[in-house]
Amino acid sequence: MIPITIGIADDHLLVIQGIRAMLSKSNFEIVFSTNNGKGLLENLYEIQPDVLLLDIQMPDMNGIDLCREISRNYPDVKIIALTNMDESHYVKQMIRNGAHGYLLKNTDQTTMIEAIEEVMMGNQYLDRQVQQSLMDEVLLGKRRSVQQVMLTKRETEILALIAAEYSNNEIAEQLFISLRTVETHRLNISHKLNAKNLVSLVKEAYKRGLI
Amino acid sequence: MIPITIGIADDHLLVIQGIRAMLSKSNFEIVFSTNNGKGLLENLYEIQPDVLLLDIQMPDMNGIDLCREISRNYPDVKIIALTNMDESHYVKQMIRNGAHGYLLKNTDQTTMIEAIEEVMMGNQYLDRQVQQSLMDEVLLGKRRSVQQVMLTKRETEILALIAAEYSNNEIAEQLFISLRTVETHRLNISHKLNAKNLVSLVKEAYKRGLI
DNA sequence: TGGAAACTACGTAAAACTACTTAGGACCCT
DNA sequence: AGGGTCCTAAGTAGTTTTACGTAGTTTCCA
Repeated sequence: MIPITIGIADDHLLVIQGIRAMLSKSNFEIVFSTNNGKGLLENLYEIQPDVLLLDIQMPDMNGIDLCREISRNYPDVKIIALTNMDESHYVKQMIRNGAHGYLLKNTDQTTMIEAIEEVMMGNQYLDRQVQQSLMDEVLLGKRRSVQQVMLTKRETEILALIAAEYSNNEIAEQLFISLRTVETHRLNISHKLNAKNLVSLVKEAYKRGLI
Repeated sequence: MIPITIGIADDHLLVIQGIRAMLSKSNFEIVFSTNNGKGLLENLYEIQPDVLLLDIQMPDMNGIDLCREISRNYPDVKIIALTNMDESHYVKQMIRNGAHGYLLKNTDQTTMIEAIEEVMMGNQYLDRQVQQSLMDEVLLGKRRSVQQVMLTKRETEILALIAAEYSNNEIAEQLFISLRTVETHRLNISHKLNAKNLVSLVKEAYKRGLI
């Protein structure tokens, strides 16, 4: 039986070892593993595995962009995202950018093997927990994913300034607009993002890379 | 040769597998592994390994407190902290609370084995990168502002709740203390951290892994 | 066992932010 | 030309947070 070839990209050696251990007893062949985005691209250039297990958070490159680039250049490689983040936001992003599967890092052997086999058959595989949070979002109308809410240019600008620790007053000075305007923008942002308070805003800013 | 017994506590199965894989070829016997603090305490009650590899961030318990408790109750167990956080702040905390070693999760096999052997000989073992940042801090007098400032347990707790989007009032309810007390703590935190506003606090919370 | 640190709490006043509404002018797209 | 969105701004009235000071009790540990 021809083995399924696997590539691994994760910045933690321990995790790589863990994956190797999990996959060692089955019909898989790990053809490369790397701990950074650059190395991944180099490896992919040499050899394209059937399945790529891709950590979203690597030091040198953004996993989401990486995913898009890889699925564009090597459309036959099935990408399974591997991450701690179960927010639907990331899931959607990854799927839209060509990932075929989405696993969390606390996954077990059975799940991982199942995921690999599913994507090899051309199906999509999402971690159970991730599926659940997507469902919740749809059914319960939980806050729809962050990125879908579009902030205007001005709003983004103001959110960035808020996150940069400026007060409304300081922002007004800096942008040469009135305090009231800043307040209006801020309120609009809060409503759009369904933010309870300033803390939510800061977290949002993190997610949007404004910090 | 009598094997060195090892206990593992980490919330990611993949990491546990990774450690098992790394240690499998040597004279080590893994006597238990668990993915939460409660399970760890139960396991420890049954059997005390020579070395405990302890993840600082587990869902149900704070690794630093856990470390203190374990080193108090089982002084013969050598604890090696295992984490992503290389900030000197954590390192000091862990060492003060009885850890004998401090490894980062991107460690390799050689390092891990070396660390285990060192602590078994009664020595302290710090990851090279961690050592470096401690050195930098001392030698270059890196900004003490952020990491060196110690928050008390209560303050840390409150900072975490702030970062979890609770208002002062909600925090008061949750901790069964008065609003005024929360305000006092909060003010103290802000002063300690030299924080201009809530945003600084949230950022601090990020740095300290409270989010 | 004595002292330091931590946790608790209140008073008062000012500053900052939130909520909801309305509205004019600018700009873009069809 | 009309409709939509965006940016601007203000009114009015609240709530929440900050600032600074004081101080009693508990906990820890040297």
